[in-house]
Amino acid sequence: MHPQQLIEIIKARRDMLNVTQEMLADLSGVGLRTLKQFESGKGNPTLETLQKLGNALGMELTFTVKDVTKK
Amino acid sequence: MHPQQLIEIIKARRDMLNVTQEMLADLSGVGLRTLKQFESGKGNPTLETLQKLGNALGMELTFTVKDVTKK
DNA sequence: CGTAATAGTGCGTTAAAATGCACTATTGAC
DNA sequence: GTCAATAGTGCATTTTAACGCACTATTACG
Repeated sequence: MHPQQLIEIIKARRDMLNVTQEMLADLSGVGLRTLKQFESGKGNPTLETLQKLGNALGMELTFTVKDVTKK
Repeated sequence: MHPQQLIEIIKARRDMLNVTQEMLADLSGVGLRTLKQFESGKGNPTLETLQKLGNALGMELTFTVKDVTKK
């Protein structure tokens, strides 16, 4: 998953839940400025930030071995 | 996936591939100090760091909606 | 035991993430 | 078009990730 995909997934999830950046910032405990920066593609968030956002959005970060059987 | 699990998964993968911290640092482009810090549970790595490690280990970071059907 | 390889830590520096505030840009409803 | 809600940006500050170096701790093997 490339960084840009990650952003799109999070934005899509946020939109689906009808949550604004401001609401998500409050819910997740991530600063609004940080969230704005991240969603606009400027950021390199820390694991902690990603997990906070995940918690608020009902999403989960996973780290798995790449499937090399599919091409 | 909690931070500690993430660490364990990465260490396990590294051990399975018989790669030392030093080798992984070189292969991934992540500083050795950074990797040591992370694996010893002291860190809060950035997305970029995690992706570098993932690339070197043949692993992938994903962000998905939590499955709430399972308990 | 010694010793070699590997992992973890203390200390310091540099670069950048996280943050708030104020502002501008965009979008959508009317 | 106006106006309101939301998103994005510029600037500054504080915190901390990333990093190297040197050291200590641990582990494995003879």
